Amino acid sequence: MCTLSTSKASYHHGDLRAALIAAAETLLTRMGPSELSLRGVAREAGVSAMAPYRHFADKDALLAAVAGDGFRQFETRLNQATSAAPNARAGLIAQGVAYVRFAHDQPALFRLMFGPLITKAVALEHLDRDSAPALDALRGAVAAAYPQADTARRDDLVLTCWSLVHGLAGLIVDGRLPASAEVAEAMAARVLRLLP
Amino acid sequence: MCTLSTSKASYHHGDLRAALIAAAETLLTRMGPSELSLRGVAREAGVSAMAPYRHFADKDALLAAVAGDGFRQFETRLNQATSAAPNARAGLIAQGVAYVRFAHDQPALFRLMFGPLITKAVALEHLDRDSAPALDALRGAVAAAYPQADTARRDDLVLTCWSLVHGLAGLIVDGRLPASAEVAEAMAARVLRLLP
DNA sequence: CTTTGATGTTGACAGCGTACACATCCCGTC
DNA sequence: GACGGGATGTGTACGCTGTCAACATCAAAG
Repeated sequence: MCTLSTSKASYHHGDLRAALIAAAETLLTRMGPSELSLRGVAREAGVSAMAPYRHFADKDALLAAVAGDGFRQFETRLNQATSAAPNARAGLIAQGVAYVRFAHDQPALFRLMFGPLITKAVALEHLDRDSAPALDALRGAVAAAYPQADTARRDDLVLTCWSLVHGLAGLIVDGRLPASAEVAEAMAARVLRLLP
Repeated sequence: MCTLSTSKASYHHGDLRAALIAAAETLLTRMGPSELSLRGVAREAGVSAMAPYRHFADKDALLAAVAGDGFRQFETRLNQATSAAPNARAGLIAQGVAYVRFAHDQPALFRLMFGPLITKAVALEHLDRDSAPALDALRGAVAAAYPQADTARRDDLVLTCWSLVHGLAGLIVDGRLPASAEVAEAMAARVLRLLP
């Protein structure tokens, strides 16, 4: 046996690290991130409770890895949205809609990525690094939609767009605004069209 | 002894219910809401771990009571902000700034109020009821600032304003935007002035 | 073939939320 | 004024959690 398609292909299990991340993502689709336990993830992956500690310093490190994976998916979705749009302005709106849609589709993952569940400093540093590309995509979309704006105004617009979609996403994810996928997207589009 | 100034003034302790809420609020200023334990609150209040269960169905019920208290403070601050403003438009901006400032000043309480820490259905219903006045204040400020808008547009504006300030508050609270109190207020004002 | 280091397991501990049984004590009734 | 009951607080226990320490296993390097 052994040697899965993944590169790590380790000794006893064959890339347990990736298996743990996958198990955590599976569980996250079924429950809130605060109910997610390290022991539960290990159980899901079919190993003992202590096995994860050979690959992650602690629970926060595992969560940070899962969140990092989430940010990579997130960035992909944001970029897909902009590249499919006919012009920069539509691209910005599409990206905002995609932002909200991602949160709606994977609420637990979104909360893990942006919420306070990861607390230890080292894990947070990793998170910052992993989230940077996705946030750059957002900045890029704003810059493309407002090419004539100077730096200060552009910063204001980035902050506004980000706050707007992040706030809407948060309100939906936390159940403060009940919303199906379609309603969520419609709300995002309506709100984004009010931008200057 | 006995009979504190509060009305409940109960048998053994003298309004343990209020004391527990106060203890929880104290602890919330010192730590994140996810580290807040029911046993810790009981310890802070000087009673046994099971004592809270005479006043709250479970941990969620206590948290909901604390969050309800938070929403009452929140509403007060929002209304203070609007009433001190010279006109409706300035009132809306001042209220948005107050929204963000509240989150900045009491991040753990804010997360408890809007975050996913309370999960049980009954507790969430109480939360919805307690949060309604504060959200009405927000709706009122938007309506006052845009008196000529029809219902649909007003709904869009409410959604936009709420998402905007809530998103900025969330980003600051979750450390995604580092911000002192002054910077947080300035960001809120800058962002709100971009509204139509 | 042996040694070694990476990987996984077992057992233990403290802390958590909470169910159950018991102790205490205020208050209305006689 | 004595008393019984119901509200209030305590002690104990269970299963869950994250994590430490010691041990077992096994692929590969010498």
